[in-house]
Amino acid sequence: MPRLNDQVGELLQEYADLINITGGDAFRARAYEKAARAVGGHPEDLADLDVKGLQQIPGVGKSTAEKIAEYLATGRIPALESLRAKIPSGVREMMAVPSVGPKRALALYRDLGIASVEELAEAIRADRLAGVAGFGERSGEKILHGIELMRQSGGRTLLDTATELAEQLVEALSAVPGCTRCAYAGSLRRMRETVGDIDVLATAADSAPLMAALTELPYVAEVIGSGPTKTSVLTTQGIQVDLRVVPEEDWGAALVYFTGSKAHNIKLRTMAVRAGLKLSEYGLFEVDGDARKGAKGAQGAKTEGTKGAQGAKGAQGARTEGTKVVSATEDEVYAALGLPWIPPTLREDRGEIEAALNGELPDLIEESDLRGDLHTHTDLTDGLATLTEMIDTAAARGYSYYAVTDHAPDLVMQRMTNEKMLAQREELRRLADRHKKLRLLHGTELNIGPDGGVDWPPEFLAGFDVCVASVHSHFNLDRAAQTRRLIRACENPYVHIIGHLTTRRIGRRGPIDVDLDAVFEAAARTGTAIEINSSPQRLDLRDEDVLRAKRHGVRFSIDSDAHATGHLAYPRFGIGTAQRGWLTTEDVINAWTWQKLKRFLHKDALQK
DNA sequence: GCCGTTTTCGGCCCGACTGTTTTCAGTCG
Repeated sequence: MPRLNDQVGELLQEYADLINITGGDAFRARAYEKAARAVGGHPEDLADLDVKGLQQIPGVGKSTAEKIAEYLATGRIPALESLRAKIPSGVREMMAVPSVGPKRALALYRDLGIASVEELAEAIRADRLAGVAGFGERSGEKILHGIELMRQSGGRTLLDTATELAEQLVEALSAVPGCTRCAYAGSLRRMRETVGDIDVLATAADSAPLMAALTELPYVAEVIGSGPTKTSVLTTQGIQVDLRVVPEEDWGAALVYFTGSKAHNIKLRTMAVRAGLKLSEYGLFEVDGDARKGAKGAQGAKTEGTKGAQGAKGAQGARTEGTKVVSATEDEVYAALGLPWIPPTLREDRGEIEAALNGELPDLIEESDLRGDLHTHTDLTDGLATLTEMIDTAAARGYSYYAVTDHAPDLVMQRMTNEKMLAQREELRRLADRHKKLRLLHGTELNIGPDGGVDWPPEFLAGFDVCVASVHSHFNLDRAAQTRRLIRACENPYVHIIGHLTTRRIGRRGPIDVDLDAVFEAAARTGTAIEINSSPQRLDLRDEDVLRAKRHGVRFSIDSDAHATGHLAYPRFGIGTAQRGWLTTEDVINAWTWQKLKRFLHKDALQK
């Protein structure tokens, strides 16, 4: 079960979608979309708020607050239900198909009775779209193609795949003659756990050679669209890449714009408008009275005069309107709005702009701050590399401490025994002098049983330098049992770190049903760290849960969970999640000196 | 529907690309 705030957020988003589909007021729909985002990201539990309290959430007014209160009281929102009665859920689902939005979804339903993605595909194959207004010859083909893609890729790409591709693209495009700057932007630069597409930004006086170079790359399978400022392609892996080329002097404004997020940009633009400015990907402009009216008119609906304004505002006009204030660097753009530069990982409109205004941006942890890795495996269990190979690779990363934490015997398939574990410990101690600067820790990854117990009795556990404890089975316990087992694991004096808390595998397995706040409370109370598992398939905890855990006073351990030497580089991705959760070095135990970490690992002594 | 150091009414972020439209709506980010 998702947390209540997310549930309500999803319902409000559904309501907004249904308003859009039924042709309701677009601004009203947008108001509900905004409220949905605000509610989903609100730190306080909605259940604790009354109508007055709900209205304190930015973007939630009287009407939305009453709907939420009604849902909390009765579990129903009658206004939403009456819209649901008019529009089958499959119609809303069709909006997920590329090039199908609310208008086309409605037209397809109203004119042809199509009420699901499956029916849509069938109708196109049967050539039934021809008569519907707005659908020409190519529309069906394009929609069908979109449906196929959706099914193939499941939508989103993992962070490591996307990062690798983006770095290749930047390298290739940077080498094109005339390219003066090139970098990736978008959700990848913000280090979201998955990305829908890859945005690459470049500067050049002439965009044509860059556009051509992109379309000719060997791993580009298909050109979706191409113009003077933007080209979109699909790679052989099915990942969409958008390349934008802007003049060098507009680099900063364009980088802000294409890095996003959408919500962050909207807030920046609103700040700009209040200051009599206009922010676009071409820069921050001063706007005189007339031009401002024109810009607003072009936005609006069907009033007289707006057509003229829009007509006069051709593709050229939009770029030259007003006097440019700044746009060369991100620093300049933020500074002109009265803000310090904001790290991309914070740009989600989760309070970073307010924090920036107050000079309270966190000093985010960086990859170079990590002094060690506290969750790794060897070929003694399911790892691929030997103890010495793992240690040598860790030493090359410049760590000052490193823990080997192979699986414990309750994970039966790993065939662990006391003897094997003790033999590994002896070997590890023998290797202590192999790298003078690297302190080796002998640990284990325990299994949290369904009742919260772990492998081995206390006297054996006391022999380890560090114990990670994780859930590896019984994923389907009910919420109460799941919560109980994790709290009990936190309360174990020999458990220092809870590994991959929710056990999700991105795109493959959902999180277990657990009361995270209760577990965070227990972790903070008992001095147990929660892991940020850096494996791109896991990234567990998620960034928003990291934010919540931090509010409980939880400490974190950013680990690789490496099963091969190459995996020791994973903390790069975990750091992205940590930054998105606003963490500093103070919050992360493996950014601490050994002296400080050593005290933390003596949890059992503190509790005795 | 929300919101207010120009406003309690009248705005609401902004632009590119596509396809079918012959001047622009829809979609997307």
